[in-house]
Amino acid sequence: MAGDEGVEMAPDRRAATIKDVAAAAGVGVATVSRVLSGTGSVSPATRERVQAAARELDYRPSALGRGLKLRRTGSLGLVLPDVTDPFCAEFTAGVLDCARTLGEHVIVDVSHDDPAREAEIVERFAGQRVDGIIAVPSGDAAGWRAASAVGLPVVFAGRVLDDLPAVPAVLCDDRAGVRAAVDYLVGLGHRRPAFLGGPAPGTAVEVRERAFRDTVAELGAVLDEDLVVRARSGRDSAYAAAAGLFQRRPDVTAVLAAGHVPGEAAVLVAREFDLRVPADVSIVMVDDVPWAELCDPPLTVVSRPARELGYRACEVLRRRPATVGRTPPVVLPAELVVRGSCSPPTGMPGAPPRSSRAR
Amino acid sequence: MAGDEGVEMAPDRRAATIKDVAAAAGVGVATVSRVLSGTGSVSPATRERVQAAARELDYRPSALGRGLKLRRTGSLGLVLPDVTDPFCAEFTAGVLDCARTLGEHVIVDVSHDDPAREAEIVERFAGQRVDGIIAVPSGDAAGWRAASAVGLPVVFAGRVLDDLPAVPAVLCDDRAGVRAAVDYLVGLGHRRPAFLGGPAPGTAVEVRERAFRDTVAELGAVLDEDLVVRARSGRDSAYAAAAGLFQRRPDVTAVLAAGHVPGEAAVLVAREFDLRVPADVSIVMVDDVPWAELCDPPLTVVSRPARELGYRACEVLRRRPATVGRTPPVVLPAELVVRGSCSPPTGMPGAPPRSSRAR
DNA sequence: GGTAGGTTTGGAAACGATTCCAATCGCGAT
DNA sequence: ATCGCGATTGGAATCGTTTCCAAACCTACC
Repeated sequence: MAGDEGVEMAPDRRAATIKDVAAAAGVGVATVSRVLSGTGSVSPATRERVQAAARELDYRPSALGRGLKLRRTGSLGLVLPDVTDPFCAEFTAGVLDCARTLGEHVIVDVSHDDPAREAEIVERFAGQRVDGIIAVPSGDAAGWRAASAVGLPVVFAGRVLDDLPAVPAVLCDDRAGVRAAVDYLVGLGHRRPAFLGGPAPGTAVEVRERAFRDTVAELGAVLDEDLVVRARSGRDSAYAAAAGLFQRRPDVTAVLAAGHVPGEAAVLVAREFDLRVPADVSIVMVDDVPWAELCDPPLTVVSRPARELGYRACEVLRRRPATVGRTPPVVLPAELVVRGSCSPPTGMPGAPPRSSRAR
Repeated sequence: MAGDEGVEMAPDRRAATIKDVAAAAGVGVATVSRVLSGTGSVSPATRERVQAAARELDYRPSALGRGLKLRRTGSLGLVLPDVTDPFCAEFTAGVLDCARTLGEHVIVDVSHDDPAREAEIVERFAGQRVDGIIAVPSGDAAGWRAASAVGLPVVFAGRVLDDLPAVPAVLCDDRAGVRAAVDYLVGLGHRRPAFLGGPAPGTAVEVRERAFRDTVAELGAVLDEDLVVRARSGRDSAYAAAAGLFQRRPDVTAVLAAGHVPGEAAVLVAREFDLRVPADVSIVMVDDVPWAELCDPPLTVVSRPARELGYRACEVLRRRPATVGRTPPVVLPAELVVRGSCSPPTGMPGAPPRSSRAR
């Protein structure tokens, strides 16, 4: 047995409690608590003895006992449509960053955009007595009633639920982002831009579609209903929608993809149809993802500050107790990142030959 | 105030406790507990009354009280180098999937590959009394001592720590994956394959480098020390390493990138140097990521079953209590996914013209 | 009608922390 | 010598569960 010491050293012995430390130091539990939490006054000699005992016993206060008494757990819940989605992952990183500075843990769970599942998660979080919930919501308002029962602070991110206007939110100015993209496309000379909607964790798709329609109208370009298509959810659906669009209307010169899933579909389908980007068709995608820069040509995108969104959501959650009544949502800007996937339509002056590309 | 009901409905009223339910139903707390947990025998009439009272009061058992008594929290900790990394994200999804079936929550935190930070996280998890920890470890063994103090089950994934051989692990057969890739490259006729090492969450980089060296030697190809380069960490370092390689040795015909970060660097640098893939240089990358398929040409990769790795890690954690002594690691296969980024070197028979590509 | 045996039931003791409150201890001032 | 006051200290209550254990109750059988 000697020499076989690893992480499994002592799987049986129970962890030391505050009582053990008190006994070892020859003081009362109250004193130990005072020393370890730094509150109240303790004589230097006693403090030293307690600290030594705690170190000796490898004492680690139980968050359970502490949480029970203090009525707060020091943990918060994060509800996401999908951890695997780059936007959500980046968002999570932001939440984690901020939570760390606050000394909170983060319990993560995924809803897969299913309201029932989201409700179940909220229910579980409530049972766990998390100090608050941050969510990229998918669901109907009903699922969030559970949060109110325990008076749980909630912050929504990316999207809001229309039936719950009172919930504080951290949003991205998607409207402005889409507007900039359409503006750019129309400015290049595309009179009939197409819109490829689809699953987009982190925003209501309708917002983008509406922004698209409004901007196209405003700029005096033509809004061709045949050119705005929507995919349900999933890669395949987006691919099918894109394929349908390109097949039905071989004359499209520019498409705005409402998320990275439809964006990916657009790139793939364009290649499938042997359309050159941007010579034959220009593509702009909402959401910056690592591969956008690796594409050939690199994709022009509308970038959302996902990480910052997460950080801010967490900050709002902390400050929430102070604010009464409804807080105006925090809105962060989206940015148009011009790379190489757009050019004037064929036949227009300035259309570049195939080889030219940004970067 | 009327009509202003949202999630913030009752921020003040304290959540109902088991005592409230007992009082409302006119029974003792023990009976309520029995009804709600389904254990013991209760008369149908009583059961009904208790359930009604619980529903009425919107009672939700506190995980704190329950955890304290039961000495288990129903939550497990997940330590990752980086949530943002596609491998880690996919791995997390697998853990979440499995945890859900087990009814456990997952507390996530990121180490950024910093042993000190990792140790701190483990320390915090131990304080939280998680039921177990799953980790893609970065650190030295010292950080994991804390886990032993509370007899915390730990499962390592992707990598193992040499000093802690007793910790159960779920691994991917990286060696075989790299071997397959080198085999493929050499089979195509590349006599001097290059190796581009770099940060690769989820594996020890040395494993891949060693596997590369061994395989090259075995196959009778030539191992040119000048062609194996390593990057520290971060995109920039990988980019610099790749640029250095291509600049120093314009004669490279094939490179194996040891992860998606060096892989990205290789693609970018190749484009920068106006090298055509695969005509001028063939590229294989370890780790499949969404953009690999979107590249032009689509990248040939060694794919690791990240999601399954996560699922299995979680399973192993649950089963751990049963097993005594050291468990042999679970090893999952890596798979070579041939796409369009490799071809015989120029001048070899069968080298395809520029336009040909897979899919 | 009494009792054995089973089913329901509720009180109370943990679980591990924090914190109020009263008690003890010095010690200088009256 | 006694009082008062501030600094230390520890006991005990509390947080919300689960579960042991004993009491109460019911039924059926002798």
